[in-house]
This record gives sequence, structure tokens and C-alpha cells, in this order.
Amino acid sequence: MTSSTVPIHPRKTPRQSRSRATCEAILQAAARILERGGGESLTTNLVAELAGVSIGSLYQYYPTKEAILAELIRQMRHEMHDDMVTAERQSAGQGLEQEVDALISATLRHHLRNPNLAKALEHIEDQLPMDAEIAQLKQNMAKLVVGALARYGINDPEATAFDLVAIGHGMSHAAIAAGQKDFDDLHRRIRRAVLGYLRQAPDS
Amino acid sequence: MTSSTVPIHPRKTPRQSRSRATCEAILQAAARILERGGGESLTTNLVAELAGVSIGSLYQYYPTKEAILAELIRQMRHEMHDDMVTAERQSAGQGLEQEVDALISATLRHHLRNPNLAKALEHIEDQLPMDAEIAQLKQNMAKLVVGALARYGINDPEATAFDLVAIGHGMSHAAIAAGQKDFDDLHRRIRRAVLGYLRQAPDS
DNA sequence: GCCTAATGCAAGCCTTTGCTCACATTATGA
DNA sequence: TCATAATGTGAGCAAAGGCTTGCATTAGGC
Repeated sequence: MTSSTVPIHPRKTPRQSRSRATCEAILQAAARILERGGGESLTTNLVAELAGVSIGSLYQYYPTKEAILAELIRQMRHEMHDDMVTAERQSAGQGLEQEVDALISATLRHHLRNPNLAKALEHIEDQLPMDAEIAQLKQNMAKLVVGALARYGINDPEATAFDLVAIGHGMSHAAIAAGQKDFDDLHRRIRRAVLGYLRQAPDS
Repeated sequence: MTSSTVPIHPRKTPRQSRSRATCEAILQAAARILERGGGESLTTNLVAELAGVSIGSLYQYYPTKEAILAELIRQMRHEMHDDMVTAERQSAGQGLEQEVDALISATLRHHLRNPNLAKALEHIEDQLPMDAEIAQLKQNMAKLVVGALARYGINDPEATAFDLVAIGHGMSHAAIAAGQKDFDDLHRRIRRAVLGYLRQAPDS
């Protein structure tokens, strides 16, 4: 086991607006590289160059390459989390189908925003040690789904939520990998899968 | 786009039993490395060392690192393909639920055999240009599912098969990532998802 | 204006790693 | 037995890439 722990937190927080811009440029450059070429093509030198920042500056704020990736993942998960909270607020009490619909829309939104980036980040995420902050966000999102299911009397809401999320992930992933662009259609198919799972008796 | 094509086919076929053993040792070593450390930790030098073979011998048979990985993927897909063909033969005409069951078992079998290796190879597979041979196997497997669905009068069997396979993939992936070991339970849950999808009307 | 802290710079160190090449050894067939 | 083809070897090349370090520049308070 060569599990040499790699630091994945920003080295220091920028105090002046100059450095805030630097950090922002670094993250945006990294995102653009991931978006176009996937995780393989991301190198710290390339990130710095594309950001219009020297490699030294990059390492002033991010101790490792992974720290940059972790920051992008944190941002993505925050957006997703907030989208889900909003969706849940707006659809609360409108019936199971409505809530399911709202949650599917929320989870699909970040794929819509930037499919390639989302795909690359998810790919990287399950290859990287999980951050406490990210773990917390994920747990919150899971609780949101569990809560919704519980309120409608679904049996074993934890396990059910786990499977429903897995179904949504799997279908999104496959659709994107196959180059499908029609997200409304994908939405309908995921709803069909989710509602079908819920209405199907646990044992055949 | 820097899609510099990398040769992924064996450089030459071994003629003597000596060299067949060498090739075999290389593949097994590569598999063991993937199984324990994922794609990141696989280097050609390490593969050669673990195989008890010199690095020169390795490159005599595999022109690139990717060629080794491609060969492993080919093997995995062949096993899966044969498992599905067998499952289909044995369950033919016994009813939709039986056939679904048999196909789920077949697709789960290779995860059962070596979950970590299967996960690593799938991970690598959708990051690598697809081999014609592998594409053919995948198409055959897809046709198998489509055929079964069609025989039971399922509407739009192609699209349905696509989604069902995605559902199975997603659930397996999530279960394995979460460290779930009970494959019988996983089987039941996938069956629930599949049958639920099939019985749910395409529009809510 | 000046001083300190913050920020920015980029040459290049150093490790990793894919891969070659010149040579050594072993099998095979006549 | 011997010639030839097949196979095996490993030092080390070359490129890639993560990261350090020593120095230059700029911002902001006094």
C-alpha cells in the first residue's frame, strides 16, 4: 500500500484582489482543460500557462495538482447541493412525482451546464480520497432524498435512496457517453426508471 | 485534439511455449497490479518485474502499455459475452422474468470473480479508444438483450435495452464503490429496477 | 515616500516512466 | 552438430511533468 496522503487543501487564502484573480484564473484554466481533454491532459504547467500565471504562483496557492482538482469538485458539489435544496423547497408537499421530478432536474442541471467538465470531475472524484467537506455535502444530498422518500411512506428510505441515486447516475453517464443530447428525453427516462422502481414490489 | 493513435494490438504472437508463458505472466501481473492499485499504479517496469520478465521481453510482445490493457479488456469482454450467450441459451423461452434474471446473473458474474479488477478495467475502457473486436462483442451483447426484449413484445427494444444496461451498470458500480458485498441482494435490487422500468408506462 | 508583507516569476531540479537497442541465451530442425 | 530463428536481458535514453527556490515586483498602511 503506497497510500502516501496528498494534501488537497489550498495552501493559503488570497488577501488581495490580485491573488483572488490569480486563484480564479487557475481554477478556470483547469476547468477548461478538463472540459476539452479529460483528466489525462491536465498538467500543472499547462494550467499555469493557460491561466496566464507563472507556475510558481500556482504552487503558492495550491500545494498539489490534486488540490486544484479537489477545489473544482468542491465547487461542483456545492452547486449541485444548492440546486437540490432549492428543488426540494419549491416542490415540497406537491406529491411524490413532483418532488422526484424536481430532484431529477436538479441533478441533471450540472450535466447540462457543462457535460464534459461534469463527466471529467466525477471520473476524478472516485479516484481521489474524499474530502470531509465534500463528504458532508454528499451526505446532506442523500438525506434530502431519504427525507422526501420517508415523507411519502416509502419503505427502507435509505437503501431506496441509494439505489435511485445509482440509477440516475448510471443513466446519465451512459447517455452522455453515448453522445445523447436530448436532456428532456433523458429526464423522462430517468423518471420512468425511478417511479418504476418505487412501484415495483421489492421481491418479484 | 491531440488524438495521436496508439497501437493497442500485440506486436507478435508467441510461437514457443516459453513465450506463451511470458505473455501470460505479463497479463497476470498487470491484472494483479490493477486489482490492487488501480490504473494509476500500473507501469510497464512494474508489470515486467512482477511478471518475472525483463522489460525488453515485455515490449517484444506488447508495443505499448495500452496494448496490455486492451488485451485484458478483450479477455474480460469475451468472458462476459460468453456468459451472456450461455445465460440466454439456458433461459430461452422461460418467460421475461427468467431471462432477465439470467442476464443479470451473467453481467454480475465478472464483478463477482474479481470486483476490483473489473472496476479498474471498466474505468480504463471508457478512457481508451475502442478496439474493433471489443466493439463487436459489445454490439453482440446489446443485440442479445434487444432480441430478448423484442421477443416479449417490449416497445422500442433498442432504447429500452440501452436504459436497462445503464441501470444495471449504475447500480453495480455504486454498490461496489460503497463496498457492498451481498451480490444476491444486489441482484434482487437490479431485478426490481429492471422489471419496474419495464412495467412503468413510458410517460408518467 | 517608505517599509513590510503579499504576490508574482520562471529556470530548472529531480523523479518517474515509457520504451529502445545491442547483446546473450535457448529452442528447433536438418 | 550446427545454423538459424525465436526468445530473453537490462542498462539506460529521452521526455514528461510535479514541484522548489531564489529573486523581482507590487500593494497598502503609516
